[in-house]
Amino acid sequence: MSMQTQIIEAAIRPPTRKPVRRSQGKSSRSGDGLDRLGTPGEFAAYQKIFKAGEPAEFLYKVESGCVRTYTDFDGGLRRIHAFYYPGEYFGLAAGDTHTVSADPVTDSSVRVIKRQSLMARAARDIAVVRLLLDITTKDLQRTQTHNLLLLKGAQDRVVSFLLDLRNRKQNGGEVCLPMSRRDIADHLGLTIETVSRTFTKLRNASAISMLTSRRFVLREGIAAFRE
Amino acid sequence: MSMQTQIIEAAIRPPTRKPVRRSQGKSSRSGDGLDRLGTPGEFAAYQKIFKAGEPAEFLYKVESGCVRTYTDFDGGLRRIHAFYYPGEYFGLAAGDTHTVSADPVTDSSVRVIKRQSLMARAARDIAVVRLLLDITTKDLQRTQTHNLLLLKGAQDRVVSFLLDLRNRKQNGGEVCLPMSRRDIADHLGLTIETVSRTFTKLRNASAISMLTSRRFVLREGIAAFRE
DNA sequence: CGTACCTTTGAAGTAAGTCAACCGTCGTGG
DNA sequence: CCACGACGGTTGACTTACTTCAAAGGTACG
Repeated sequence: MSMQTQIIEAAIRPPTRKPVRRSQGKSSRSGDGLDRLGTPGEFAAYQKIFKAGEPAEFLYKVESGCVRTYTDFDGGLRRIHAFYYPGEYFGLAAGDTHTVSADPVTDSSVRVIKRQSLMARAARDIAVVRLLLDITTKDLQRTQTHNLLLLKGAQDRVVSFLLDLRNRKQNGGEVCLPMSRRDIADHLGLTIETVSRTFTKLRNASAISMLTSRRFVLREGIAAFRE
Repeated sequence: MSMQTQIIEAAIRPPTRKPVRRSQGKSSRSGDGLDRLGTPGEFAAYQKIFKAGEPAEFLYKVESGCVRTYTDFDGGLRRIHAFYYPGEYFGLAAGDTHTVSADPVTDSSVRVIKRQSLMARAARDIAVVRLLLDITTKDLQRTQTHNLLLLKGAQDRVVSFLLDLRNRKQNGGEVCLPMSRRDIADHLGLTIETVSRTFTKLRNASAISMLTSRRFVLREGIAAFRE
């Protein structure tokens, strides 16, 4: 009960900024039918959105920023399952309770949609059913792809990560990493040292340029650097 | 088109036995509501059920045997995403086309259910929606768990694999491996040599008994051998 | 301007991969 | 019936890629 309240408060009453309730224009990006649903909320970096074990009441959609889902282990070990960027959904990959935790790596706007109302909608609109399945399926396919990645070498993992980032965040020629080396390492199953060394190696091989430690330019032919 | 026909033929006309088409009664409340749906079929070991790139027309349910889903790479490399045992569903983890291939590791009975009819059903029965979501979600969670596994040591991977097998196939005290060492290795992201060595190490440590190379007994406390 | 955190770099250690040979089992055919 | 060959599994010696431990830049923020 209090747990639930906590979630709702976190969603409805963001602590960092006023919960500016923007008037919604019409479906801006994809027009997936859920654009006008739910409550917009602001989350500060690293402010928990939900934790593993909590009841899964909501579906979330990133409006701006970047959200990570992860599992904590004893010994301070943390594995990051996925990063979600604007336009992408998360929080549906659970039965009744969340199996992972979620928080943003930068200040983020996140739309919060009640699962209950989604199911009600799904009952009378087959398109919503399809959308829910699509969201889950997409997440599953990403997880499978990630799985394959974890079996490859360090350079392959890092390059694929950068390429994926470029494909999902259309930022022109430049790729900005919203997350730390630790986050990348925890996502790719490497150490921060190996990630750092791999970046250096890629730069020396002219596969990338590093404007700062968080802003890269990917050169043509970088895909060939997947071992 | 011919590809599609090929699938249907594989599904409807099993080569090993007669495709006995049982009359379909109404959905009985016996299990998950899909028990009586679809067409039963028999597949010989390694006979393709579907291949990556083919249109995803069906949902499948294992009745007996064991089915694997996998991705082939150039160079003869193969990664096995999952094994499915009796009572479990597969083939839904796709949009319009399959992203993985599937075939049985032993002769298997598989129930074949048209996705189209499932969606139709879902439109008038919210319980079916929930079931479809549950199937996909369960697959996703297994994939996530598997992901975490791939980041651990070899011994941990092998032990977790055995424990998972015991939990899913209630075979009494004994665990039978329907698949080869290569399949296990391709699933766990190891080499067959490492898998073999790990089994030997576990046997020497009295964590398991090996009746044959395919039939094990897990000792109490084997869970502690996860590093 | 200093402190704290993030990132990079270096040197040494280790787990798993690779290459190669051997063993056991099963099925076939002389 | 035994001999053979094929295949799956086991074991050994060596190599390699990544980790671990350690320390030194960079950068941002009070």
